[in-house]
Amino acid sequence: MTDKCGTLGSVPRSGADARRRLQQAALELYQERGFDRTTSAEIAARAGVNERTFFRHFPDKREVLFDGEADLRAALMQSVAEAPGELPALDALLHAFRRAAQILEDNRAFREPRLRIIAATPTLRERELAKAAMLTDALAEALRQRGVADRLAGLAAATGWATFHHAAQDWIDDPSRSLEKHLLQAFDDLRGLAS
Amino acid sequence: MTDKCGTLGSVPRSGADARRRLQQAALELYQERGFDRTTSAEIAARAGVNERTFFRHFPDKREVLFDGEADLRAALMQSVAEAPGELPALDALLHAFRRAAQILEDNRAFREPRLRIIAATPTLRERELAKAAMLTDALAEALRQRGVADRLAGLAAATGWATFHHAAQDWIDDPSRSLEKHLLQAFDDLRGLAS
DNA sequence: CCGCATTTGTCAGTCACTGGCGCTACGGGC
DNA sequence: GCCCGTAGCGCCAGTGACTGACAAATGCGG
Repeated sequence: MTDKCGTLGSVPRSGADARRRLQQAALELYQERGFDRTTSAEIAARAGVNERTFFRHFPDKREVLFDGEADLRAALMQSVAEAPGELPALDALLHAFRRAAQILEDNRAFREPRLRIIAATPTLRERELAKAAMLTDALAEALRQRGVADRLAGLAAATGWATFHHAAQDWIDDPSRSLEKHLLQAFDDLRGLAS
Repeated sequence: MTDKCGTLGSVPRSGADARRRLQQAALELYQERGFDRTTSAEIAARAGVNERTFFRHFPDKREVLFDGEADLRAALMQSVAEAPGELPALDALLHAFRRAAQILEDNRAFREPRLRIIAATPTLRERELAKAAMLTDALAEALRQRGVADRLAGLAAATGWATFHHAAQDWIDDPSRSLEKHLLQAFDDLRGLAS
């Protein structure tokens, strides 16, 4: 019934490949019709697989857009761990965020359509916030492993992430300056606020 | 077919009353069976109304638990506006949070079961994060109306809220000290981090 | 060539949520 | 007392996200 081999010929059905096609199809459809006007069946159809397969690769419709987040988290945690030994908490975070900024700037074109879709869809913003919360938890844990006092780690991670996020927002609104510039300014602003 | 007037007799069907019964029923069922093991039909049945009525009062299953949030937001914004004139941004926020802390401490028993349910349910945590994001946006706006620089308002609101939330978390873990104590300590910690 | 594991297709089912329609109870104007 | 507009509700039918179970296919080592 489905054009399993009809449209694309004998595609390498390696599993990871279907996953990529599903991500691509979802991204396209979310752009064309908007998130809530595209059904999971449509995504699966464009990817050339069954609807059920979609939910085997992703737990729900939203998660398709949040796939690289685990990598970002890992990179951030590693950067925090590798930060110069006696740097205080916020500086260690800034060190990690500068690395993350590099990554974000490199594949900006790649992430931009995704950001627009998320920004336009409340339910996707919710999911994004949840991912951010998981990320700050991970950052707090990384700070603790650095020796940051248990009580301070969570607070430092939360405020640090808020500052990073704020910088990223500024960068989106004004891409003429680099993310790193925005980041440094945001951390300066933070210290100014708390003085 | 339904026991519309059968079980409870001629209840005052004033609309706002059905809403309260729905909230109560949902809270009970979420406690008894957990959020995802209770259906909207069950909530409606216990409240003595039709399932459709549930969705007339609340846009979705989660929102039942987040009803007072608008009040909290209004109270916070008013407190920020009423804060002594030349207080810097973070201090104005602290002023508002101390008022909010009073409110939270007063109906702690009222909110505690709700917190447990939310903490135990990922999808409810997502919604809570979304509400918090709306709240920080409102705080940023309140700060701007106070004359806080446009660029700083968002950052101050985000870090301030993170600090408040952190204090509230500490308070839940250690209720022997007052929320206000935790709040003051958290803001001290924040200034310590940024020094 | 044969099991064996992984991936997928198919089907049936649950449940959140929506639109539409008709009923009914209530409050105000006459 | 009567009419009428409105608001809240019950009811029904429908869409769409997601799940569990089972069978078919695909590819790989023996």
